[in-house]
Amino acid sequence: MYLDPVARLRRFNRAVTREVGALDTSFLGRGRPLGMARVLQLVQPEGTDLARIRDRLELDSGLMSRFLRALEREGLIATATDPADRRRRIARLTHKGQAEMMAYESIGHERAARLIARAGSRADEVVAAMDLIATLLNRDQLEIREADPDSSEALACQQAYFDEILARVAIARPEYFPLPDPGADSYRPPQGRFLIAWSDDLPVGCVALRPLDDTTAEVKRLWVHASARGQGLSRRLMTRVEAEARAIGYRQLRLDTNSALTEAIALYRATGWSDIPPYTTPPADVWMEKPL
Amino acid sequence: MYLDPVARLRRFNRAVTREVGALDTSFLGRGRPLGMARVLQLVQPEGTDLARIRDRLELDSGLMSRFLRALEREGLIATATDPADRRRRIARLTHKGQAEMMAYESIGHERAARLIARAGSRADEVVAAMDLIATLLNRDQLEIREADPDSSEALACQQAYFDEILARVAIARPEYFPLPDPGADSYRPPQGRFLIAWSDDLPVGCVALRPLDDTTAEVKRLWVHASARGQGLSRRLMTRVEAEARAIGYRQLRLDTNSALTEAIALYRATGWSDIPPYTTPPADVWMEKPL
DNA sequence: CAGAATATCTGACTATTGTCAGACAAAATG
DNA sequence: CATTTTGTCTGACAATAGTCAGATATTCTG
Repeated sequence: MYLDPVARLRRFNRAVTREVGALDTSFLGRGRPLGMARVLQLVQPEGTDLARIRDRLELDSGLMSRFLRALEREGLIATATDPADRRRRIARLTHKGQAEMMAYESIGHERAARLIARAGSRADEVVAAMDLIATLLNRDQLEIREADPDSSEALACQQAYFDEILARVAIARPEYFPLPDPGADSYRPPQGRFLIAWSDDLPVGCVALRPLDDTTAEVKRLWVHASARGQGLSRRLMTRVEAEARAIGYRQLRLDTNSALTEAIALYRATGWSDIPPYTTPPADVWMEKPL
Repeated sequence: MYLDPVARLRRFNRAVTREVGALDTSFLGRGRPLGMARVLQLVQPEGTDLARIRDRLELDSGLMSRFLRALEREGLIATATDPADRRRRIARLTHKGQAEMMAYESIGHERAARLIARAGSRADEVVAAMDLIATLLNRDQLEIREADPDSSEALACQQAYFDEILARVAIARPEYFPLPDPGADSYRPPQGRFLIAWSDDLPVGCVALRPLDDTTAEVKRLWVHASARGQGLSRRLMTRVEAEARAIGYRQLRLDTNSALTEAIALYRATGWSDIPPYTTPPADVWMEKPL
């Protein structure tokens, strides 16, 4: 198409600016200036580090401080010093603040639902497109954190992993893959791990580690969301899980996989894994090991 | 995935707000407040109606007026009363203003290029995702306008049309489809038409009309950009081209197409077209007619 | 043509956002 | 343990954005 990609990004920007502007003004509809509303939206009920909020909004510390005082005066948030580092402060939502947030949520929710409804039969495609763009824009903020293997996010990641496997590997008996995973307990500390990669509040990748014996652990459930592929996230997840394994004290890692998952296997080979004899049953048909 | 579409749209919004904000501040980099920069960007060299700018920016008339005067003092724009309605005023860019606009353009251009480069191997996919979203958001602003069949936009639309046909229809000899189209002259007024559907500055669809005899015209080149499908644009284009044909004075329309293009054929059948005997050669294998 | 409506402008304010220098306390560093 | 760095807060300003009530000229409407 004659219109170059840059021109198209700028068209995208124009379209989205209008939409975002409309959303902003609807927040103003709750009688609070935008700056304050934005801060409020980043304060979690359990408490959020102030520096984190400032970072994300790129706010001046003075301005931020005033917003917080104002929100405090309104009784929406409460602040306390972080016991771990008493220079830092943590803000958390009060009950009243949570109610206010719900009101904001429902304003945004309604608008968002309308927009998605407008996409009609292509709604899925539109949501996937938004995921792709948001993941790209958030790329620098991507964070890998430990998670409870039974949390809804972890289960969702594993479900996505299974769906992916089923789509790509011809499996005689899909019931090989139950969920929740019966071995999930072994993904817990101290001997196991379940790591999730977050892009904002969307889980875009995971990997699990479970003990085989005192010196050997197994890597399981390496998965990356479609929107985050091609950006080195698998590698980051593997690097991280290997570091965790080393820290726990394992001496080597193993994994089993299927030959249909070519990119994953290429990654393993490129990062020091080597083939070993079978140690599990189908649908696995590739087995690998890596010394730590 | 456990995160519902609405939550994902909001994540998208957060990501994009930051990006748009960054773009805004880069405009500030030229030492002009955002409001003024935004007004300046909407002033066209040939002149733009003030009300139009105010509408798009949803600005208070007082504020707007002050921005204009400041821009005038800087020598970037000049205003004059509209001869057609002397209450209205028209602002146009001076030479200095055009230079300034170019500087803004290049700032935006550079940022945009960097962002797309970041997408790496998935750049095409990201651009397609942006097209999809922008087209959805701009849907209400979609405009069908007549175009010169030799303009670069018209040629691009036709190229896209051929690419689409080649991808979907098994054609023995692709050289059946030359570009520029040898019959292009017949798409010109007074007897022919070439219509383009615009979403902002991206052509997202086209259709052509050419004379067969005094009372019969042929519809050609019906094409809709991937980002705009599923939203009834083909129907709008057909309705419009039929109206044009009626206005020119034709009594019936014809078209040829290929049976692989099922959606198009379904649309024709649903809107009063009926099958007729062949009047052209392969790759066409469906021929239709509609009385006006 | 009188009165209503429209488009812009001006002046007087208010609200919001951004900036900067310094104060203070708590880590971090050597 | 002195020094530096970090995170937050306050005060004093300044810039930017938004609001509102007329003023004025023009066009529209009946």
